[in-house]
Amino acid sequence: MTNQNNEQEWARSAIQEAGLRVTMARIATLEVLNTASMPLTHAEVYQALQGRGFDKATVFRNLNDLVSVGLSRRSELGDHVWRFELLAKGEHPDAHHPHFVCVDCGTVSCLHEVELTRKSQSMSDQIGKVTEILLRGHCHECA
Amino acid sequence: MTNQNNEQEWARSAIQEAGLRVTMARIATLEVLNTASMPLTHAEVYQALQGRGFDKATVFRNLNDLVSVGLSRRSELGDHVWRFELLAKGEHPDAHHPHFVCVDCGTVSCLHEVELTRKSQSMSDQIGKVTEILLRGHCHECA
DNA sequence: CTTTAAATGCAATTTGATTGCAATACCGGT
DNA sequence: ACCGGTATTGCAATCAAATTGCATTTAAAG
Repeated sequence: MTNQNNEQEWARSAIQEAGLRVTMARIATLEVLNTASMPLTHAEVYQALQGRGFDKATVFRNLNDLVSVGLSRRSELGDHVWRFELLAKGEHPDAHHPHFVCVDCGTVSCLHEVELTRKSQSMSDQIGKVTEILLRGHCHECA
Repeated sequence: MTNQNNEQEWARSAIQEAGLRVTMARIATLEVLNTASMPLTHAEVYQALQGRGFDKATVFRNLNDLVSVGLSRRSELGDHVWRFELLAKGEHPDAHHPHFVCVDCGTVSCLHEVELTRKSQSMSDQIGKVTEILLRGHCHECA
């Protein structure tokens, strides 16, 4: 109970500080993203809000709004679906942490600790500036 | 003239060797990809074939066919549009080596030596079996 | 030349995403 | 606590990339 209130209060102020109007739909959307442990598609967020009566266009717009004020990141992991992920406070929108995408079930996992070897970093630096690391494969569920 | 004939002849045999039927649409599609200096969208390929009378569904199907027989690679830069690029002869589509994709020009570079740290490998192993490593960013040409 | 499976053209459809607009809700000022 | 202007919402319509169903055509094996 207190927990919920805290979370809602956090969402309220996050939205307000970002310069957006505090609405039910925005609070709810932000809470869904906050609870998730992985990037969510619009469909998944909408699904999680079923019963609350929000329109899907509203959810779309709010997700994009959260992105444009820097609270969330929108990324595309190779399956033509946008995924939305809360940004940690102060986290740079372009500095993606690595993700793992299961090519069978489509599940996405965040890999905060994964990085390239030193040598690999300098090799890739010769090609360009890496902004995103994406691993694909078969997750244990599907394998 | 001889040049054109050579190229067409090359396309014919490439298609045939791949196990597909040799059709006008496929030859033309393959030639467009071969001439391009960067990955092309379906729209761009279709555009380049204007006047030849091919249907856009046919172009779509052929692009995907070329991908599925390993003549071409299909990639996604983050703008929800597939891009198609000819594979160098012998280049393996299943990418056993990491790739770098420039999100600006779409060019794909092979990074044979790049690998993850040991720790990262074991971390990702906990999630699943990694079959592909993809780095995205801005190449030096575009930066 | 005949046969037959593959490929094509055309239209319709799917799906994720976006937009126009009237109605509504937020929020700063009174 | 109330008001007014504007941001936001709901709803339906729309868009664009991609895909599909099906009758017709065509490649290529025999």
